[in-house]
Amino acid sequence: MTTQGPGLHTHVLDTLGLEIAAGEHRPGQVLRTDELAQRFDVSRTVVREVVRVLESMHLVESRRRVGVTVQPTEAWNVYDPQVIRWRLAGADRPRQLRSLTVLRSAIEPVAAGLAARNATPEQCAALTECALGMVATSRGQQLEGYLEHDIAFHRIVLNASGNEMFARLGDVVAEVLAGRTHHQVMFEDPDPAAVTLHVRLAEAVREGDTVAAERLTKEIAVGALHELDVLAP
Amino acid sequence: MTTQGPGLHTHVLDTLGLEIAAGEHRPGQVLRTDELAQRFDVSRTVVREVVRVLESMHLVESRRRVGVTVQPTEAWNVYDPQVIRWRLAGADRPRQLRSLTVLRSAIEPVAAGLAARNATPEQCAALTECALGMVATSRGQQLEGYLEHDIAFHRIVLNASGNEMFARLGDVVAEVLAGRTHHQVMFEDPDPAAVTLHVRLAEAVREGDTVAAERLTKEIAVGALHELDVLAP
DNA sequence: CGGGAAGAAAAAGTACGACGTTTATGTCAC
DNA sequence: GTGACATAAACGTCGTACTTTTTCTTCCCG
Repeated sequence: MTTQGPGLHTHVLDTLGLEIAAGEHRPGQVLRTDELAQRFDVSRTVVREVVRVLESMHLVESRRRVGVTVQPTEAWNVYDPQVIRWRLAGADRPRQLRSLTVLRSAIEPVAAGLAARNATPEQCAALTECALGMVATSRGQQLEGYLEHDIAFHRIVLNASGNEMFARLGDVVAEVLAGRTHHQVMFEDPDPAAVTLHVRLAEAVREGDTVAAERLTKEIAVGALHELDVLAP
Repeated sequence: MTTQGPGLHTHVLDTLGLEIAAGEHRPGQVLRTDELAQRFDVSRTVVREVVRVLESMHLVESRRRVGVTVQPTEAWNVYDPQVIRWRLAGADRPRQLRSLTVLRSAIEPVAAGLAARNATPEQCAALTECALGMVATSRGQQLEGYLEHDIAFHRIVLNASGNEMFARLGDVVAEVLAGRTHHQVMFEDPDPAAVTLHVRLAEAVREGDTVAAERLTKEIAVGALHELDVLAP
């Protein structure tokens, strides 16, 4: 899922970001603007704009007389959805997927607890609908449909929490779920236990049962982590 | 704490970012590159690079024939440390501080639990040292020294968790703690209970007691949230 | 009177070339 | 060997000209 929109800038940015995230340029390695301009057959102007963006993500640092230096992983803005997408597309997808899933396991239970307290009737209805959609698509090779409902479900919970930081994690969760579905066993139907947990979570939120919502979400997260342990190195 | 490094780009970026984060430009409002260039007395090149960076943070969107449109808050990359800094410097610091503190309360307990399992002896030592430093500076108007140790303490815990996403939240926590110290009652010594909790947390991590570490961190977070409720609207 | 097509205009996107500025590095004298 | 100085390599900034896309306007035809 590379952000493709016509435009030289977008193309160069995406290509370079992908390469750096994939580790094709070692930290400390220097790239020269002129060389990049030549390589992509674009003007230095375009390259400079790309470098500035990459720099704002701390993927590179540009210094005079030395060039554009690739930064070590620890410096990267790992919460930037763009960076996450690049990394998930690259070599260390498994590590990345695990990190993000642990993050989810920390945040989503708390978010669900808050959602049980704050969710509007509309959000509760949408949640139930998503849960039903998950049930409906949980058998018979409808993984794409299931994924869609799963993403929507978690997004609603995060939004309903009422906390902006949680809400904005919806994109990250979407990336994780999509990555999990698309790059692991596609031939198995989702875990029935997980489906049940989602249905019960929707109920708990509707009834305003914060502790149940938190506990159920924790169970979902544990299941997701376990799934990773089983299916990934 | 505006990121000042000589350089036109930095100056323009920081000024514009600050203004947008502060809501001085309503969502939907359009800025024209030429006008910005005139206003800051820089070339269009510089403005364009700034706009590209702002665009990567989803603070604005640039479209042909229409201009640079300010995006609504929901679109912003609220995890970008730069954006966080801008917002904390602006008008809705209280709301922002609360959001971030809730985020902390979700993540840090889990991170502390992991840290109890994974921390190296060096990290344990550093943690204890920070806790002692907090004790030493907890009385007698040494708020700056206390803050320093507090930040270092939490940073170590997050790093020791072994999870990259948690570790990279150290900067956010640092901003929150600094913001809290610098923009609320500066004339009071820190809560003695919090100091004790940090000392006991350092012990728990050293002894590998994951559940104690998690529980103690939760208590610290609850205290921080309560402090916000008392001192902020 | 309405609608659609052609045209004009506005603003960003791209390119290029020139010059300024910083700074790593090598050299020369002592 | 050490320090000052010169050099050059790379980014930083600028101005201008041209391209492309999008939107507004106008005008003609049904």
